[in-house]
Amino acid sequence: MTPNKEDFIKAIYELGGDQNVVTNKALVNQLSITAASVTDMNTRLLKEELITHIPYQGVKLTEKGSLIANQLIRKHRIWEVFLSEKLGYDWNEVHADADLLEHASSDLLIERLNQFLEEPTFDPHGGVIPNKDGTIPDIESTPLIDVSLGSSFKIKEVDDQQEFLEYLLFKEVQLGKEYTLVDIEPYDGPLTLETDSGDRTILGHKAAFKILVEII
Amino acid sequence: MTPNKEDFIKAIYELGGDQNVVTNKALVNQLSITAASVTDMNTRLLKEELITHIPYQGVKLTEKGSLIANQLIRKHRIWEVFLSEKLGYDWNEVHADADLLEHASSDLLIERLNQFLEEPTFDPHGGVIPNKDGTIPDIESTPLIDVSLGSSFKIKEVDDQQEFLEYLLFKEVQLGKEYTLVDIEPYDGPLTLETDSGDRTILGHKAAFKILVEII
DNA sequence: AAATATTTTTAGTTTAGACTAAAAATGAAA
DNA sequence: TTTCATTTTTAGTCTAAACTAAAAATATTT
Repeated sequence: MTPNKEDFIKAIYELGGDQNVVTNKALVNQLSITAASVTDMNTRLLKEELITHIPYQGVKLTEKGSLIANQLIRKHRIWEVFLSEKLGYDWNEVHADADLLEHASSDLLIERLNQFLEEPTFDPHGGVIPNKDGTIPDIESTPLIDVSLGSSFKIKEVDDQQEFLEYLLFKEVQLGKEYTLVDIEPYDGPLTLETDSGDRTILGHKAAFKILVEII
Repeated sequence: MTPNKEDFIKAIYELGGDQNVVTNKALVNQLSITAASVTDMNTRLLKEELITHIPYQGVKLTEKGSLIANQLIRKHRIWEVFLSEKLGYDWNEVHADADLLEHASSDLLIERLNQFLEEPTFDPHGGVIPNKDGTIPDIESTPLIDVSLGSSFKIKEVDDQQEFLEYLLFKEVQLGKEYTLVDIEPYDGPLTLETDSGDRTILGHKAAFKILVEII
């Protein structure tokens, strides 16, 4: 495995999990490489049986590929916890450095780091850390978009893209914070959240897909 | 810069510092690559003005190359401190993982890590950590081979090659430990060290080059 | 000084990972 | 259903970093 192959596998996982077929187009956007480069990498990974490929349709991870993706995500998220808790990074800063470190981490290192951090379950934006064997602890949470009007909930996990995290920082939406959904405008309009103390936050429709909550 | 170029620069520094010309042969041994590959890399680094090259003689670091080498060593040694102090690595285990991590560390990361470790001066085998600007704090220490019979001294730094460290672990030679040199055999024979409590340790002639001490 | 050995360089090949440009396949619109 | 647009693939090129084999330069021995 090389860092590039690892990133490619991870991109497939991020776009399609271990079930769905991912198109070349989607990978072109995700990785900022050309369509021809995607086809190239597909043939390489196919040879190693990390993906299956349906010509002109897309690719899907094999069991083997999915395991590698989960172990990478494990490394990534454990590093995120370290950067955030020990080195004082903000949650929108951790991503870039974790992306570098995940490719330079032996299994020994990750296990010792995990011990040092006292075996965390979540990373700084609420993503669950896969187990050593590649399985994923299951956590019940609901996309904010599916919450019904009037329900109360707690923020559990948010999408970890740089600019989205900056937006949430600005909106003061934080993990663990509790709100009640007091308004949803029709036609994909904004959602209005209210805290106990009466503070209101208005979020766009698309943001509500990127936030997972626990109903309380 | 790529990891390979970085390793090459570091190898030149380790073999010749920032003064001496290093032969292709020496780099072949150090990096376990062929002579042709060394010539290849030389021409690449020459183009970037990181080295100077005298055909059929060898290469030497430029100012620019030397700075890069020192910053790499800084990264390497700061990681070694982390692995040793925080993750419980033995001093013979730190090298491999530090070698990977040093190429995946942003400047920001290293500075925060340095803070977290409370700005250490030495790494786990006594190597001094270069400053952020590439300068090296000067520490007075003497190779054990230059110590005169009957003198007392403290162990300050040891060579950081895996098998040498394992040898010292076996011999119970540790940083900070104090000895008196009670015997040197002629014709490159062994040295006999004695502690306050009368325990004696016998070391080979070559080992005495790889150990730096402070006379007390 | 000539012969031999060692080291360095040159020339040509390989692989991973990117690219461009053009061809083939698929999907959407007239 | 034919045309147009999009997506995917193929074919060929490029760079970094390695390799082998052979040629050139330097060092060592006889």
